[in-house]
Amino acid sequence: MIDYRIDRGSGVPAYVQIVEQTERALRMGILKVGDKLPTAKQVVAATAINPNTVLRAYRDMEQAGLVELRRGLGTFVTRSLARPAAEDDAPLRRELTDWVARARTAGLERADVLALVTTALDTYDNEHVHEQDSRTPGDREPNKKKEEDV
Amino acid sequence: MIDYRIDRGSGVPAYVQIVEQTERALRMGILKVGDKLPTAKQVVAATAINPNTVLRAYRDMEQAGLVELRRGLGTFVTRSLARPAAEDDAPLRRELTDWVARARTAGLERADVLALVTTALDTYDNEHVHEQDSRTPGDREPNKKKEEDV
Amino acid sequence: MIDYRIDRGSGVPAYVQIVEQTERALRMGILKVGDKLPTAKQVVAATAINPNTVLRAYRDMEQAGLVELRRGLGTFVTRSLARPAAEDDAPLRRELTDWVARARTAGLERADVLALVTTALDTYDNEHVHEQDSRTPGDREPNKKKEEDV
Amino acid sequence: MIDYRIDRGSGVPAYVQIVEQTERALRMGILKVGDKLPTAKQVVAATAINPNTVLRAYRDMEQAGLVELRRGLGTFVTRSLARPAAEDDAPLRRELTDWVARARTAGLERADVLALVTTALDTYDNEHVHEQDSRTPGDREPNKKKEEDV
DNA sequence: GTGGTCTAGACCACC
DNA sequence: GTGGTCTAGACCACT
Repeated sequence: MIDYRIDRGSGVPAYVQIVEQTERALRMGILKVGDKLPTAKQVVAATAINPNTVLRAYRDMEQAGLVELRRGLGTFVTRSLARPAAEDDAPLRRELTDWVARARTAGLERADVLALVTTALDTYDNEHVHEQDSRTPGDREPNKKKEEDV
Repeated sequence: MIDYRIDRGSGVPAYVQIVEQTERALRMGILKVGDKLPTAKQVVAATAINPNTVLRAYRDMEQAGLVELRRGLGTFVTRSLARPAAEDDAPLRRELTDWVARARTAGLERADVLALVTTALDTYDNEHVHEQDSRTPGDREPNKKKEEDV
Repeated sequence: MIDYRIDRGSGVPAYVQIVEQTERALRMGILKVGDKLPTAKQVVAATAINPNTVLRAYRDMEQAGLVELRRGLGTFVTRSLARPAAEDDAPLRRELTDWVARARTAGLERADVLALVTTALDTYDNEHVHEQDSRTPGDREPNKKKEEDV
Repeated sequence: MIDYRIDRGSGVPAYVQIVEQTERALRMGILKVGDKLPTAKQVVAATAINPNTVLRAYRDMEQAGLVELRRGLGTFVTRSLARPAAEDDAPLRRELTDWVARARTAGLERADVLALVTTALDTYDNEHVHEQDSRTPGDREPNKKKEEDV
């Protein structure tokens, strides 16, 4: 079962953090179609945020077509964002795990790693805007968040 | 000069996005001690956000000891977060650039890449909590974000 | 300015009624792109519902791509649902106005009229499912409500 | 036998939808005094909602004097809402059927049609509030919905 | 002064 | 016992 970690004081709204972490789990294949999210009550017990805040996040994801809220039953994943290339034993993933280990050993903090990756992504995207859209066909979402930048 | 990109609709407050992007530029060495941040007026022209919002971000960074606001002159970087291992021509960075290119070619979206990296970081950190703290001594910052999870 | 009427006791949630009435105004061309919806405060003054309920409705419409919430400014229509055939002086509309007058004169209540129309729509749709989809191209909405039945 | 269609996700409670659809069938003469409603079990099989929800709807209608629940036998219509002017071959109805066909052909969606009708009803009622009450004497119902607006 | 987040708690809808 | 709605009020983000 997914285990939300809310960072109060990051400035990022709690419900946004829940959505982000759920999406991440979907992309990583940790959550699959049909899986049950924790109940609002369980999330409250684990994170000390208000039940309504959890429900707000779940409702947002329902409107985005990611999950379904079934009254009396719980909240269930209805759509996968999993990528084969992101599987546990995919070569790309093994290489990344290795790279991260070396980066951390070299003294880079978590934030440094994320800054490097973001910069690398920006650089790549700037050089390839003309070639392909970053979006896989069929992956259209309403009000999709735009990407940020350095 | 750093070029802020505000993603309205991401749910993340605009001033937080400015701080995040500035920090990232500091870590990447794009901004160095003594460099001047864009004026509020310039940011407003580029992003269509309100001057007060920019000033709020700059004030937060001043409190964090990253920049200094000099009335009538502008806002200047007072502290570096640069990492040698993150330099432009560092082997780690070259490897990452290469990996990102292959990941994108393999069909991974930007969000997939970030999800993978976050997961890899979480995994690494969970396995090394006992060995070392991720924080370089003396690198303490106010408002430091805690880490999240998958 | 659109004037919401909330029917407490209809069993239909207040925020749903706001969304429905706004959509109706969009379809009728009463609201156009760029128009400002009443502020939450104004709606509260007129309907005696809670500001958060209004904001919930506005947020839902934002996610549906119908309006945009601009902090400090208000809520603005971003998409039209207007149909030329529904214009004030369109023949179809004149005929309907006339028909409604005769129906009411014949003793039919409002609910009778709505029941008749719903039934006529159902009958028509059942006979034409194969010919065309009821949806105008480009009018795609996420989580579009399914239609009901007698 | 009436065939309920529940639109989960419309925001309208399931039991309200059952009541609405039953009332509509009564007005259209599809259900007559003495007719038997489907058993809760049948409705459950057709709609995948919970038996208690169906019973809640039937109980509401019993309180409204529309039906009678006879233990062990079923639920039976006890009151008609039929209107002569709404009969299958009434001129008004034929005209409406024709109008709906033309409206749909002209590109109007189901929701457009309902918006037009609602608006026409509102307009008519606003112009005739002084002349007559829309309610036929003796047609008083508990839980009667109040009318809305554009 | 606008909308936005979050809390807290009551009550309802559904299983 | 699950999610859903609504209220009330505090505080924040933004113009």
